[in-house]
Parts: sequence; structure tokens; C-alpha cells
Amino acid sequence: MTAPRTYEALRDELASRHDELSKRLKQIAEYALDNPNDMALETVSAIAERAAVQPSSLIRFAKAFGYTGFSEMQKVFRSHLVENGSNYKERIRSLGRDSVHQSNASSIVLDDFIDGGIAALSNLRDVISPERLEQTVDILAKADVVYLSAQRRSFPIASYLAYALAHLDKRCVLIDGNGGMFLEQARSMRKGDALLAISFKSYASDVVQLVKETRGKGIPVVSISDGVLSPLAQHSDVCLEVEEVEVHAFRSLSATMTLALTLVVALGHALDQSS
Amino acid sequence: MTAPRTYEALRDELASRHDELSKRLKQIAEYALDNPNDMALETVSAIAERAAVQPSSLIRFAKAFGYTGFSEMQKVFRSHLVENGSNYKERIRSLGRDSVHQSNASSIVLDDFIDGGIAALSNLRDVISPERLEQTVDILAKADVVYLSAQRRSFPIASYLAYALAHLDKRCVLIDGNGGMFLEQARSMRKGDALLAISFKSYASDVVQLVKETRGKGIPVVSISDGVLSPLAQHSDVCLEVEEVEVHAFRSLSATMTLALTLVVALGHALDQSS
DNA sequence: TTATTATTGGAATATATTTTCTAAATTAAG
DNA sequence: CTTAATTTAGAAAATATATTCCAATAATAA
Repeated sequence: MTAPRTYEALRDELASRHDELSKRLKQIAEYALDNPNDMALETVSAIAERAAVQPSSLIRFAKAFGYTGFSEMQKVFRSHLVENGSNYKERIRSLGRDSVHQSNASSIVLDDFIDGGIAALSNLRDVISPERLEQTVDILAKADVVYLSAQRRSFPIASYLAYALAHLDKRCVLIDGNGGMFLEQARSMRKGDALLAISFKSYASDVVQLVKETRGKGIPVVSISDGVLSPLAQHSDVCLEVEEVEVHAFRSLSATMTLALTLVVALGHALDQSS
Repeated sequence: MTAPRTYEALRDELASRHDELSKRLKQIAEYALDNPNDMALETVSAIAERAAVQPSSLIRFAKAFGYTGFSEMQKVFRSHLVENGSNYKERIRSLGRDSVHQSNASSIVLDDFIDGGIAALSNLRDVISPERLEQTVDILAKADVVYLSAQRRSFPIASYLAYALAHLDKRCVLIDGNGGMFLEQARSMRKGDALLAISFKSYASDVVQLVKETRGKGIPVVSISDGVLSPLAQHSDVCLEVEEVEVHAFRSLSATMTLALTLVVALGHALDQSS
């Protein structure tokens, strides 16, 4: 008699053994299937009250299904709650941890990055707010010239955006710091333009400073960054937050790239309509 | 001083007051934003351990944001977990898809690209042959200097590779055609080096020609391209084939980017072992 | 520097939660 | 209807968890 380790297995067990259960245990089984959230989050006594049973019945219930106590069964309900939620980060973290010590054959590495990339994309769907996306597109559409700023590993994103915006006949300047002219390139920004900055922790100081200065001049700033603590988020008019996944100590760019692509296409639509 | 009652409000508060917090409280704020699930489900001491702080700090943290204790704050994290869970989210999404079809089109675009990106990544797993991947890594590992060549929308990939290879202390030259010196940059290639070319149809003629010439000189050429008809595939020692998915007339770069990342990490392992 | 204030760590305490145990109630069998 | 077996309720005990408190440490101002 081994206890179910997943929510699905437990559900099946609850259903199939329902008939052979005693009256009170039946009652609890029904409550559990109806209110899995309560089972996951509430205390024994709270659940007991809501299900109109004694607390001790819940312990008997858990033991009847092979658990050592109620708490152990509750873990199963809790894990379900997490897996169902918008949290791909967890899965990815465990992925990263496991795979580091395993074989480093390159095809295994590829598998990890593919899994990580898929998770990051799924997560992107959950965390990007449509409103912010609209706002961003709006600001970019209205801008006379779009300035793009990114350094290091974010630079390829800006580089791609420069290419794509040019194809949309949207004027843009890629601040690439070529020839050490980072500030010089940025200086030509003026009212009516907009800045799109991309940076992740640890945030490139050039980009952060540029964002602050630009905002200070009253020029709209939109950014792509991670989390609310990002200095870009704090000093931008709109910030699109991306959670990139780290596998093998290297951060993927799939999600950010996909977001960039989306911006381009959405901007293309917006420009079509206004013209 | 009234405590935030929703997860979003709490998130905002955590971000905006982050600067004024003491060292330990900052640390906790960062952990909380990174691991909302832990905050929702784990016990004070478990969280304390994972965040490397004292349990009492967590209580002080909660009180600093106006709660009577940690448990009260935890409720906010828990409610978020429930709201995000199971069918609630699905309902909202499908609702949004139908009703707001015209007004905020950009989130629909995002959805499409995410689906496309996931499809491309899944496909990548099937089409990339481990042998070719190994061969590619092998060639790059043996090269004295790796030359990177890509144009237009593939350029960001090469740009990223240049960044990443530099981090591996692998010498590389990004042939970016800056100052119209495409051929000049390429001319310095010699025996012992290798060329990594990236191009998709319609193939940039510069890159194709460079591949042919380089091969002619007896310098190994590896490439990332699409399908067997690619001139890169025909004139390379090894070609990794990627099928990117086209959505809204724009090709994604997720799969290619993921492949590039994989190359970098696999190359890193290879270099570690040989040194 | 020294005095003052704020912050922190960690043991001690209070609270809450789970689990056990037993007498009472219910059910099933003869 | 009686008896044995099961199940249940509820209080008591054990455990886990949250919170408080204060000495030690670090930060800040004089």
C-alpha cells in the first residue's frame, strides 16, 4: 500500500476507492475532490470545519491512503497548485540543477536548452500584460526616431530590432557604442523620439544611465528587462518584463527574442493602420 | 501604513520601497520576488534557510510592510497562487481572445509567436543530429580563431556568438562588414582557423561567396542554415539545419538562438576537457 | 575617535497545528 | 436483540511553527 505521489494519481485513487470507504471518509473524499485548493492551503482544523468532520478524521483519511499523516498528503495537493500555476521557473531550476552534473554530451545540452526555451516561452505568455504591450507599441509608433540601446548579451536583440525596424520603414538608431561613441550617438535624441532599452541583471551601467537621462529630458522610454527591481523598470515609462531561463550557467534569449519579434509585428500593424 | 492586500500591490510596494530597505530586508525582498511560491507555501524557517536569513528577519520584513506578522503576508502570496491556478487563467485567456480580438491585437500576435517558437524548438530536437553537433563542436574547438559570418536577420546570432565565445576565451572575429570591409575582415583567415557561417534563404550572397572561397582554401567551414538546398549546406564541412517557423510573415529566431547557445556551452565543455 | 541609533542573530517563548488515544456511537453478524 | 467489529468524536499530548525579546553587531553622526 504505497501512497500516491502526484495529484493525478491521488485523484484516481480517491475515485476508485470511493465505494469501499466509510461514511465519514467518503465525505472527506468528496470534499477533497471538490476543493483541492482548500486541501492544499488550509489547516487541518479549518478543512475539518468546512467539510463538517472532526480533525482526526482527516488524519485517518490520509492514513487510509497510505500517507504517514495529513501533512504528507497535503504536500501532494500543494505541488499540484504550484505546477498548475504560472511557474515554469521551478521546473527550469530543477532542470538546471540536475543536468549540470550529468553527461555533457552536446546533444544532452541541446535538450536542456530546448526544454528551457519552451518553458521560458510558456512563461512569457503568462507574465506579459497585454496593456503594457499596447502601450509600448503605441509609444514606438508615435516616435519620430526609435533609439535602441543594449549591451553585451542583450545587444543581439537590439541588433535584430534595428534590422527589423528598418524593414518597416521605421527610422531607428542603434546605439552600439561603435568607436566609443555611446554618448555621442545618444545625444542626437530629441523630443518626439523614443528610446527602447534592453538590459538584464547585472544591468549595464551605460544603458541604465542613458535611460535615466533620457527620461529626464522628457523623452519616452520603454524597456525590456527582468523583474520589478530592475533599474530600467523603475525609470521607464513602460517596462516589459521577461524571465529568461538559465541553463548550464548560460542564459537563453528565446523569450526576449520572441518578445522583440512580437513588438516588431505589432508595431507594423499599428503603423499600417495609422497611415 | 496599510499593508497591501493583493499580490500585485505587494509586488509594487516591494519594488518601490526596495531602495529604502536595510540590507537584510532587501535580500528578503529579492528572494520574495524571485520565489513567490516559496513565500506562499513554505514555513518561516524553511524560507529563512533558503534565503540565507534568520527566521526573525522574515517577521520583521512582514511588519515593515504593515502586516501584523509573517503569516498575514503569506496569505497574500497564497491568494495569488490560487488565482493563478487551474481553470481561472484559462477562462480569462479564452475570454480575452474572443472579445478583444480587434482592440488589443498585439497580445494575440505574442501568443502566435510563442506557439511558433515552441513548435520550432520542439522541431529542433528532432532534426538536429547529435553527430553533426559533435563534429561542429570539434571543428570549432580545434580552430585557432573562429570567424563568424552572418548578415541581415541572422546577424544577431553571430553577434551573440561573438559575445559568448569571447567569454569562453575562444578567439573569434565577427565579420560584420563594418566600414564596408567585409572581404578585408575575412582575408585574415588562415589555416588552423575555422569559419562559422549563418544564413537562411534568401541567402546573403556575401556569406555564400565567403563560404565557397574559404572552403577552397582548405579552411574548415561549419554553417547554420535551412534545408539541404541551402548553398551553405552544400559547401560546408558540416551544416546544422534549422527550420524556423514563420508567423505573420516574420521568421522567428528562437530555434537558431537556442542552437547557438548550445554550441557555445558544448564548446565550453570541449575546451575545458582539452585544456 | 566616541556616542547614538539602527539592524541583526539567535535563543527563548508563545501560539498553532497535527497527531494520538480512548470512550462512545454506529454498524454488521449471528 | 445481543455481541463483536468498526468507526467516530473529542479531548489530550506531541510536534511544528510563528513570534518576541534582548544582547551583539554594524552603521551613522558628532
